[in-house]
Amino acid sequence: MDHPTLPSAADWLAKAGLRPTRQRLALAHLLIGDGKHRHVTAESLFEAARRAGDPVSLATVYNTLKVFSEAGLLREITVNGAKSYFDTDTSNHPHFFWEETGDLSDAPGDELEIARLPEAPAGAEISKVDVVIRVRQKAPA
Amino acid sequence: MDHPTLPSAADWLAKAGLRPTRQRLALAHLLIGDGKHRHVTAESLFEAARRAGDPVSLATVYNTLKVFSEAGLLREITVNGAKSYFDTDTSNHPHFFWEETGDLSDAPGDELEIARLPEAPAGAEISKVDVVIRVRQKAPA
DNA sequence: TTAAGTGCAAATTATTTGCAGTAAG
DNA sequence: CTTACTGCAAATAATTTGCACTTAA
Repeated sequence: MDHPTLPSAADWLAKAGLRPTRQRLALAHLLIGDGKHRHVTAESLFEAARRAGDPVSLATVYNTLKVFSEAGLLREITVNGAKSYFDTDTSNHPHFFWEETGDLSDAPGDELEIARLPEAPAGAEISKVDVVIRVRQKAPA
Repeated sequence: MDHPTLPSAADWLAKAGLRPTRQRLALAHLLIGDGKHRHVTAESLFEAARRAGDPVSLATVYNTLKVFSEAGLLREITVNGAKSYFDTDTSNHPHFFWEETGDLSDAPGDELEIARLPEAPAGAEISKVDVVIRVRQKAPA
């Protein structure tokens, strides 16, 4: 069923040196199984696992997403005061945040061009730059 | 004590059409009293009010900050999963977020230059663009 | 065997809300 | 007067944690 050119969930974990437990393999498969990037929250991934018939506790989903992010497999994006999204695309790219629905989607990364960036203050270094473009439904005339 | 060229807390509320209650005046004064921009959280402003001897409940601080933001007097910035910051500088400018301490500070706005921005998807419009530059202490060699 | 991973339920943190009382227009 | 604002305490939402059990190495 897996396409040979796609990295398997096991490979994905292995390259980060993470133990391939049943739960992690299941979540990893849901995240990268089809090779397409996606944005999940702990809650949405928990739901997806439930629908797929993989029993995983919500706490483990939270822990696993954090572990994946720390290992560089995912990128955490915090948009709203409350929710964290995790993006399987770890490259530096901007996001659209839909104010009405709370959804997050990729913005075409090649259409953002930052000509100059402020320098990090002395003794500090830039870890990453988050660009969130908040959009809303255009009001009907 | 107030410098005549600084807008008073009362003026500041008036221009947004907000009722000048004792609590709002006190919080407004703490926010813009000296004409300098600042970043506060509900908790930090609550503490500042307490220290200044202005009795205000935490719930009112939360509500007031939200009202001020909706009225365009403040700009809300959500950085981490948990906390919201409110900035008295409502212009579009980037921020430094200190990963170790959770502090937020202004980054010089004139050193950020966005050459191109992705267009909003059809039917949508850009409400604002948040640029957060995450910085951390440089590791000592 | 043994340190890491998991699941549950309870704990935490940031924020919101219901509702009775208080004050601004 | 009358509607908005305030304060408290309880409610909520997202996330984390303590601890006994399970599993990968």
